[in-house]
Amino acid sequence: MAVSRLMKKSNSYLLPRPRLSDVAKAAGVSLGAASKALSAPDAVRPRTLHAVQRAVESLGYIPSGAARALASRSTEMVGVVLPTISNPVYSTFVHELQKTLAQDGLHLLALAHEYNRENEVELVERLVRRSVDALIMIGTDHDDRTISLLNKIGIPHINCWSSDKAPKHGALGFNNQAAMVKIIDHLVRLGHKRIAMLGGETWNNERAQWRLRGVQKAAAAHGIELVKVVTVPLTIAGGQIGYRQIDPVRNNVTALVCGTDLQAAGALDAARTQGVVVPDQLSITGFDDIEMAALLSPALTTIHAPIAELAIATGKAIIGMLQGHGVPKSLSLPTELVIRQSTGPARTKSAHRN
Amino acid sequence: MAVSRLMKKSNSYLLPRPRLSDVAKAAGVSLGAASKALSAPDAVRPRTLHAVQRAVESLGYIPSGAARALASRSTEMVGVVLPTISNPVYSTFVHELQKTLAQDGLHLLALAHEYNRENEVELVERLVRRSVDALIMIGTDHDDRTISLLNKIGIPHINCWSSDKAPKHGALGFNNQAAMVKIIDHLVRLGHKRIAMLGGETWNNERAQWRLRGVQKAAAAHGIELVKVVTVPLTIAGGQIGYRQIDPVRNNVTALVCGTDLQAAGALDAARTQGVVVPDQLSITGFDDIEMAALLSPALTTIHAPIAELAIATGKAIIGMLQGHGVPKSLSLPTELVIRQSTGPARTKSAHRN
DNA sequence: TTGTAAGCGTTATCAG
DNA sequence: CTGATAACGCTTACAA
Repeated sequence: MAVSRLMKKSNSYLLPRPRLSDVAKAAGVSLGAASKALSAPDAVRPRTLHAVQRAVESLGYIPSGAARALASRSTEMVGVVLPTISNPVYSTFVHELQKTLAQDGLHLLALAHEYNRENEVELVERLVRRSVDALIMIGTDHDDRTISLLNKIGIPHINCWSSDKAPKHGALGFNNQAAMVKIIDHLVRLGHKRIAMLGGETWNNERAQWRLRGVQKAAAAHGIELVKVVTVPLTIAGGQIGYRQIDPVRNNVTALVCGTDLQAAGALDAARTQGVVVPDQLSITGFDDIEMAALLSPALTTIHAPIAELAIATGKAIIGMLQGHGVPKSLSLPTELVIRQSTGPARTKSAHRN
Repeated sequence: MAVSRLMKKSNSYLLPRPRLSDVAKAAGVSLGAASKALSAPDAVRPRTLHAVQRAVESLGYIPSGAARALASRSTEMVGVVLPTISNPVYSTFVHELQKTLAQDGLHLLALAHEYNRENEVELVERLVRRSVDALIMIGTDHDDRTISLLNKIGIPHINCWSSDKAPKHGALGFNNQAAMVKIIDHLVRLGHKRIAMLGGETWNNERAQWRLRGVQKAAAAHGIELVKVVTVPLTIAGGQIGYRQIDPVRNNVTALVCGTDLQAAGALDAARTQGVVVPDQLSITGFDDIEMAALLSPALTTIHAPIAELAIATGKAIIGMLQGHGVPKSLSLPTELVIRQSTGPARTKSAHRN
């Protein structure tokens, strides 16, 4: 018999953690009864319930998630693989998602692939290893290995963010292309014809792809060809670099469309550094409408992406799937053009020095 | 005997996930050998190793984290309970921490208590339930229930952020009070005498406490009494609200010291809204030096908190504890005053309307 | 309702 | 180095 569970580790002072069987013993009931008392309080006699509760109390019993997970094959954890947590747009998403899932007792395990496809494949596999109950991924473009793994395992999963050309089911997001069309229309309305795009890497990132496509398509619709398109990291630093690559003044660009607010913030900073006045000399637009966008000066004209709503919808969809509701219908949330101070009328040619 | 593991769920198409025993069978070795081949490849014959690897490959075997956790009593997860993930200072921390832990195959489970003490108690318990291998908490001020739980369970844990009056071991951070002294000294050097503080709730938050204390102490050292101290949420909105409460113009305040960059950003915005020119009419300072601080205009004078270094040090400390190195000695990382454009000479009395 | 006992899929122990 | 076999701590039929 198990004479002593003591001092297994060198932690000689530590008493072993009480197990459910200890609780059962202390309460004078069976293991099964104790288990039920905790998971389904209504399914046991009040007397049993109280005895168990008292025992839990006095022993300071804390269930073992690992054992529970193994036996019940549910970890009550959902995983999310996202590009990065450094972009406020994703930390907002995580924040809201976490709140939504918590309402159903679910924890969120967030992993960032930092825009690296191999990483994403690896992280999804790690989450599967971890036996997360469900999985959330950003974007609709994933590696075949990931797709087939998910299908093989049969784990509920949802794709978030883009609704551009998304499948009928399991994708929640917004239309990136349509949003960018709003931006271009706005700029054209202001008289801009010399427009450049500062966007993110499109390989393996359909959000960036659709945003670029939206810009190109809308520009073409107005008979405009983009002066330049540069691809830089989706960060503030990326925006700064991209600005220099585009060199709006030399290239007579009057409007700079950025792929994200972060890039726009970087571009704005680079413009200021070079003494270029926004929006008088150059209009700059962002995408996402992170909190910071409104605080920059000039405040950023941008697309408001419905991140909080998306997170909540995603959380609910996941909860639904976990309850056996099947893959939800895809959903496209509305975006909105937010006009602030970083865009203005195109400067007239005469105002252009050089 | 186990005739069929098929179709347990209604997912009739799904084959059951292969177990390690399946791998062992396919490889023609014992369960134990297969286990060892995966966890200690060097401890088995190459022949065995290859057979196992091939079987893993062909079956698409993915280990069950739950089972592994139960048997090995290690989840390879570390938990962190932090105030919120909405403040970039914490998302940066999480980001770096995650990277550091990932190097040792550890995953991070981050939970936010949103500055609520009860939540913190609850979240720590949840992480213990989850059997995280180690725990990280922000700050040094925690509920007794949390402390005693942690001690009872004997789980490795570390307190991050403050090194003000921290215990000799297990606390990594920086000195909040000393940092604020630098701010006040800077302002006094600029001739400011009418200083107000816009800080965070100090109850249950020793960072805010020490920051306030630093301001008060340094001011007193210069023979100055704070014009006003307001307590508001540690957010942009909090800064906006606090600004109005302080009403610098009416109260003839020339310098506004904020508890965080986020608050400072809000204050800056409120000042602009009211037509108050920073720093000509009013100096504003932040704390943290989040990326955004340098992009605001005027760019924020602030304290650079060594968040990335802190995260890395924390990660390494955790890894060390998990390797049995014991509780690390407490560490105080240096902060730095970053002077930008939001602070300037105190305006002379004559310049003060009213 | 409650008790019994059979898993859950690994790791760990200990002979061979 | 390998192979049985016993944990790991809980859930969950199934029987009582």
